[in-house]
Amino acid sequence: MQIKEAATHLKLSARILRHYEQAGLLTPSRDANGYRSYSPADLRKASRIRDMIATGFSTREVLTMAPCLTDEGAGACDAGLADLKHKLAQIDRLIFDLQTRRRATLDRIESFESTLSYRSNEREDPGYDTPDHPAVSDRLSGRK
Amino acid sequence: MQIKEAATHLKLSARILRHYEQAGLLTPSRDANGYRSYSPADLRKASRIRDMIATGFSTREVLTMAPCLTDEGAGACDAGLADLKHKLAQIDRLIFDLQTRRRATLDRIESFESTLSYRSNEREDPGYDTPDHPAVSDRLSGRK
DNA sequence: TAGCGCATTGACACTAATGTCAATGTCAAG
DNA sequence: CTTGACATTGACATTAGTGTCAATGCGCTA
Repeated sequence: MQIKEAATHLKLSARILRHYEQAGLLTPSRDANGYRSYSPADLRKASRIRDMIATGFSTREVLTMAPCLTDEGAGACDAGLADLKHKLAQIDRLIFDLQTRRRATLDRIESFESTLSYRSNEREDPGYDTPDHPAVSDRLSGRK
Repeated sequence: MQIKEAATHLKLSARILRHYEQAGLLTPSRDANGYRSYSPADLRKASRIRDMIATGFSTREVLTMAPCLTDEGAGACDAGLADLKHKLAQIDRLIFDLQTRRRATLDRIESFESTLSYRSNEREDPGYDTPDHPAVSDRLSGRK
């Protein structure tokens, strides 16, 4: 599949796909005429990369874990057991990080929703300057 | 509280705090000498802003939901809520995906180890399912 | 064969997020 | 009063992510 079709499928620009490739994140094969050829696996990997970027990771960060983003998991299985374990640790860190963000996001959504619900019978400003939800902000500021 | 202390507390630079302010996200009061004075509420809001930025939102996006980020949470939070939920979905996708791949990697490590020496059993992971992952791939490739 | 659409590379541009530096003001302590 | 830490604003630099344009090649189809 050529770049435009791939881009359309992924809902991102061809420019971005080339950018990912230039950053070493993605390596679609080339066919005879030199055109990039995206396999379904490439598409899936690109999708993951896109998600990583959209979630605030830099291409550099994504690059360090790029092998883990392939379908096969820790890609270079032939590279040795030590490598595999190292990559596994990377994946674990990544998941931990994402879960932290996920929890923060969930908390924020919850606080939004509760705010909305008690705002529905708004009448007058309560006016307290006391911490509204200290637990949330504490947890947020303390982690990263 | 002056900017440096606030920055230290939040674990970000004073530059960033001024940047947030310039972007209209944060409006600490000023005292007589013109120095910014950060209230506890300002700190909490800054913390939320920092999390939003770190999760891939731009200051512009954050600006549209800035009112929702205050302790009082006044204003039209609906748009922000939708954005957050979208981001959460992305994160959930990634985590799910990575976890599947993590399990596959664990399995591969285990089989590698048992091939090398039938004596190694240092892992504690309960037997998961699906060493392969067609469902995941399908879901991802079909996704927006 | 001409034309159209898509591909390639490379250059330039713009914005956002940050860092850093400069020139200068404020203030507390020695 | 001088010094040192911290504040202010503003300018400039850097890096990342993207867009866009130019020059050129490939391939299908009228």
